[in-house]
Amino acid sequence: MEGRRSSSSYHRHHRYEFDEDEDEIKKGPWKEEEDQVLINHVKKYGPRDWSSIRSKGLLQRTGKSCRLRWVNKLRPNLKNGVKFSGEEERTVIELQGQFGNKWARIATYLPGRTDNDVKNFWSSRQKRLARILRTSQNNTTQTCAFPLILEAPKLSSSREHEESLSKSQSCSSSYIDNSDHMMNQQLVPLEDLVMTPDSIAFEPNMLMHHQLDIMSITTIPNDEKKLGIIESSHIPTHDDFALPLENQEFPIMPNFIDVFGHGFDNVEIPFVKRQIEKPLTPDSFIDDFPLDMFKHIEPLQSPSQW
DNA sequence: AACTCCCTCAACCGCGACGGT
DNA sequence: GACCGTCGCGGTTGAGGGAGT
Repeated sequence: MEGRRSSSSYHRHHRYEFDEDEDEIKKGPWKEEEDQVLINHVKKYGPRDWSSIRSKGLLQRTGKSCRLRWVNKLRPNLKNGVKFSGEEERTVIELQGQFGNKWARIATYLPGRTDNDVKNFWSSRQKRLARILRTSQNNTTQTCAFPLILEAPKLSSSREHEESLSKSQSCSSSYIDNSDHMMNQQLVPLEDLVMTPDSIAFEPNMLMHHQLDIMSITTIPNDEKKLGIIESSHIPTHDDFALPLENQEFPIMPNFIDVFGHGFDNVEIPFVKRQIEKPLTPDSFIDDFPLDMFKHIEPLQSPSQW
């Protein structure tokens, strides 16, 4: 049966070689010989019957482990060791907004990427953002003025979408759930937001998805604008958002970029005063996003359309 | 050089879905 | 319908390594 060791004991065994006990299940890093056995099995029988690999005595690995090894490392045409391109990052962010944490589904849109790849990519982003938020909290004495939504925005009214959304919202914020720093955030409907006269921070996904039904808002005193929050005499109204994005006077996206300390140097940013005294962190959330990543989010083809 | 912090990646676990008996 | 085995998915963990101090 699988799971004979607890997860904590796994790591004690992680670096061990083969166990002496014949019945013992081998865990930990795969060796080249094991990979070869697995590859031969797939050549012969296809990527299935994983459990038979062990029952035939070919490997002391569980079927589960074999499948995972094949799917994540041995499958042909995988982009192992290749960083996510800007296009891939765009795709993940867009699809996470659409599907929630459906990594396997998202991975089907990314040739050569596995669900594990996508999952790791996303969670490292989340962790980084959480760290940035903490850092910013420590650097200010007042309530953090920051876009605080970490979840994907609502996008459609389909049932599946709603379900995946609710799951993703509960999951994707897991890295910060325990943080005291999040206490002052609140979600407000756009209707409330646009009437709020104080400084406003927006969340990037809203622009990406043209979704403005939920926003994150925080207010800060005028003398605490260290984070590049918009200082504008122009409070956005419904009319601002009714315009096509390229015609919107209110500079949502540049504001977001500025909040994270990395404005678009080649973009004119009206209304935004760059008052960042020091960057929040050199590797802030979006600094390796390509400059044009939010300019044109195109509808994605589903794999069935390829 | 030593230490700490953070990121990436590989691999595990638990759980639910599914199919066969 | 109940049970069981298998598979697939999502969440989590920790080793290893790079960067910063």
